[in-house]
Amino acid sequence: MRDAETVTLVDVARRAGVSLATASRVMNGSDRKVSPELRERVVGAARELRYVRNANAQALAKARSAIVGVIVHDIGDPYFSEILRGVEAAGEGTGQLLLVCDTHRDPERELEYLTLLHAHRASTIVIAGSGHEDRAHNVAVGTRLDAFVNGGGRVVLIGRHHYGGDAVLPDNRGGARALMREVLAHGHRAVAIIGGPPHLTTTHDRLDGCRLAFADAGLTFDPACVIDGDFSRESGEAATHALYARGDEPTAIVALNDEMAVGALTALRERGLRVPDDVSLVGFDDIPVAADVTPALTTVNVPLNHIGEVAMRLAREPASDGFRAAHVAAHVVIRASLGKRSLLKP
Amino acid sequence: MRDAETVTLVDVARRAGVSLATASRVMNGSDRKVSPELRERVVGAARELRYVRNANAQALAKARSAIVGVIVHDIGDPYFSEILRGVEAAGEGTGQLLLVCDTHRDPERELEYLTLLHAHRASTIVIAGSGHEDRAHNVAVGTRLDAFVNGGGRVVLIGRHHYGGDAVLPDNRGGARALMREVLAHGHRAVAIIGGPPHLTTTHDRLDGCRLAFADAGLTFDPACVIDGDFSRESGEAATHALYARGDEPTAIVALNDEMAVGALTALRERGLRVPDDVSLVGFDDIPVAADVTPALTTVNVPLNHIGEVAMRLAREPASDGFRAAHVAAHVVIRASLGKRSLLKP
DNA sequence: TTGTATGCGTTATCAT
DNA sequence: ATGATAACGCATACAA
Repeated sequence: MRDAETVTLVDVARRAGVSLATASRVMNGSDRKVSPELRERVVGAARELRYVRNANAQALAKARSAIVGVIVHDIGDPYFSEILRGVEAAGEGTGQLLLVCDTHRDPERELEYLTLLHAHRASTIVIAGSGHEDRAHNVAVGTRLDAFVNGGGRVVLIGRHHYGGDAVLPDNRGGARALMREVLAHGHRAVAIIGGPPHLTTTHDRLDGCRLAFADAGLTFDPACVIDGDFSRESGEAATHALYARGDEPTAIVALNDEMAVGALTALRERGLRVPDDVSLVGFDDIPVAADVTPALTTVNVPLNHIGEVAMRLAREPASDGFRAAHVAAHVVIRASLGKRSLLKP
Repeated sequence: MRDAETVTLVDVARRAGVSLATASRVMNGSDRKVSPELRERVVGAARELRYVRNANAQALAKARSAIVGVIVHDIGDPYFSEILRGVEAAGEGTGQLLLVCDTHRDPERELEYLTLLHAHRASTIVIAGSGHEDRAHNVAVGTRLDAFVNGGGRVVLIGRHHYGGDAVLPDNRGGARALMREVLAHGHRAVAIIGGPPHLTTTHDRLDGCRLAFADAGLTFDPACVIDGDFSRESGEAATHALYARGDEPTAIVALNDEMAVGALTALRERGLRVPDDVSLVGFDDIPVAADVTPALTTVNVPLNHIGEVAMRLAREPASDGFRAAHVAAHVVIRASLGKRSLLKP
């Protein structure tokens, strides 16, 4: 362990008896303009010296680093980790480094990460978190994104956003509409909805879909049936308890994502209510656990993995003048947690 | 959007009417040696010009970037995302950028990431995946880590490893021993164990603990009761089916992690076996879903979050001559999935 | 095909 | 306290 000096390309070049330029071409250049003989000498020297390239110097020289930053709301949320898997799969073998940024649903932190990625001259920024309804925040995000794009960066958005750029758009509204239609078709009329954070476009879109289903069936939608959650398991549990505490007696509960549905399941169990015998329960997203809980959750399958892949693929294509939108369908998955409203009960 | 030129510190300095050095001191230097007046001029100019620092240039000049790399086996596995939360929390506000590297349990990819982080001159590498029992791989990891440390990097390991360095060590053996003791105390003798990947030290340690519990009770441990899994939910499901397919009739199943236990639960349900009436089931780690499945899982609580925090705290302390080890206890959590062996059954 | 020389944006070491 | 200038390690335009 005596060699505390860092080995640079110059060292490699000297050792191989070639110029710095040639060494550079061999080690990193996409150029093939080096004779096999010299190439071998350089590779050999690099190995002997245990040369490790300095990515920062490369990024500085090239004015762009090989980093792809992905901004998510919560890395522990299966919704995002599934998307990440897709992004990763599509980025495999491209030599790009995936940088995962977790905002914890904090808009402030989202802005910080945007600046950070810009500072690192990332090649691409993928924003996987839902767009916000907060006007000031949208402006701030737009400003940062503009600056980033002007500097030569690529931006891809997942879900509806207020920034114009390439986007992958899951059909939240259509999925919710189909889901609620199914719930109504099972005879339910006393429906409670556990909503998401009011400032997210995902929440708005899914609620919209629910409303449309009521309209489709010629029923009136009572806004009071919505109780807010924040997309976390805990909030689903709390919201469910709150529901009963305020006297509601739904025959079906619709959680706007699976995590909250799982929380709701726990709450219902604590209250001694059986699903779906006493009350039906449905979620949204179809994350892996949805099939593991008892009873298995009826939900809307959003192909998270696929969405991540598409996003990454968009990112790798050169920027176009206008912006492209890739629409992704979402379909209802019926499982045990949704039952017919018992005819014996009013 | 006309300004496609990138703003540099030189631009800021010129605009503020000061030298590059002064501008640098104001924007990034820890130095306080700048008059309030000039400082304000620089800050103002930077804001007007929308200056964004070039992190690559900084890293090159400082010979070290502000990146902390965390290597995990699977970002979607709650075990790791919980650890990540802890790391993140402890790193909050330090200006360090968290880089999450997902190996998908592929040793080859682990090596690649090690090189990548070295290339980016990361300040710290945290390896959260369990150590391997594969000798060749350990040597390769050791070589890379040595080079990284020699170059001035910090390394912190989570779980037992064959590399000497600062480490956070959860008590896998003790936890498994206590868990198995509990299982035996409930009267179970026909016990099946769903093991982890044979090359992971975590698997070895937990199995060891199980063996010790048998010895403690004066019972002989039959190695044949172990069936291999790979720590994934799917493998837990498959292993359980395999168990019955080969004719085993355990009264209790011990999965060496919760994910596999959840999979086992699904398999048992498919087979019409009730838990814990027909067969008891326990897991390990106490990830969030453990409490959400039905019945709730008896398991061993490993304070994942805390482990991540400790790791990050260790990382922020300067390297010491010897290496430090932070031991973390694990304790059994009794929930509904573990029952007494029915006396009516043989 | 190979080598020479310059620039990338900052930090840090000197002077002043 | 402030300014001039030399690294930092690499890619690349240009020359040979």
